[in-house]
Amino acid sequence: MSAPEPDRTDPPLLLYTVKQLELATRAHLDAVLRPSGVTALQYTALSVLERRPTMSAADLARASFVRAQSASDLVGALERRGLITRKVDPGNRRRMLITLTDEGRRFLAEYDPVVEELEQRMLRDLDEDQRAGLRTSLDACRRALGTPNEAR
Amino acid sequence: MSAPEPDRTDPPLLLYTVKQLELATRAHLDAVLRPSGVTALQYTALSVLERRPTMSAADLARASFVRAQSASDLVGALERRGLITRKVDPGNRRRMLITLTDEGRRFLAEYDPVVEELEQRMLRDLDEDQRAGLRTSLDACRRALGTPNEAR
DNA sequence: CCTATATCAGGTAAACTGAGATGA
DNA sequence: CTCATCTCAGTTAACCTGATATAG
Repeated sequence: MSAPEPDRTDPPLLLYTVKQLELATRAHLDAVLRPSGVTALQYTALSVLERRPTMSAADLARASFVRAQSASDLVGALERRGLITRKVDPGNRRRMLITLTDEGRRFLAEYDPVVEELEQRMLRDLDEDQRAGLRTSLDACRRALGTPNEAR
Repeated sequence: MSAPEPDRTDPPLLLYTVKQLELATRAHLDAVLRPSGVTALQYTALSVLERRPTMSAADLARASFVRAQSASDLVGALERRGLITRKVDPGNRRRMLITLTDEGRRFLAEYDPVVEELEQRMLRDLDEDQRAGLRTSLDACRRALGTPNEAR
């Protein structure tokens, strides 16, 4: 055909590089969290809820590019573990507002330092400017792909 | 405690930002690939095989931070679809080398431009320096997390 | 003997579609 | 009536663990 040389040198798509890094972080995060029985996805949802104290499952779905049903499954699992509770939003009775329980907060207090350590390990070889640039670029990519609503 | 103000302004972990972007790209990639019946994961595996023409399922597993069994499932699916074939490595008869079929190459020729378009959309607001920096930083993060072998 | 590779069996988490109830 | 939210049911893809056969 038209590929005489066996090894290709053009760089992979950044799409793929992002996926590779996410796979690596998830493998590590799963390993760290395994003893707790909480999955990497559940942990990230908890940490989102820590930062945004009043969300519904539908909000979480939009923030995560998944359907409401998937978010509902996740929230149900966290509720069964006693890490969150839900109560009807008094201002809009079809919404169920999610809040961390004391146990949820204790869980995050226990695991946040371990995850922070993983974060620092990942960023080990980047200086402050590079870290700031990485954040800026990742956010720009995220915005360019549209708000979650537009995705599907 | 020490968090009097209700809304938190400290930025999320970069670990999480990477995951967010990966979720966004996968949502778009799945949407683009839906008519073909090939999943985003299968597509990325194919594009890896396009760049590295002789790999075994075990190589793919190591490159993807997954177990051999998972890679075997994926490779089996691609083989059943006729996008790849495998034959025993003559130099090491327990390895099965994977090669794209003509149909596999046709598939990539059809979808690569669409995926490239998605890539360019994602990078829309980044200039050349930022793109290069993003690639460098993502690779550095990936390396800092260790080779796939060390992960589990 | 030990390790690497492939594969089979079974299980789980996490997404999906579709349908239905209910409140704004 | 329409739309958003939540939930139930069933399905699928993609991981996992554990066990087994085989080649180096």
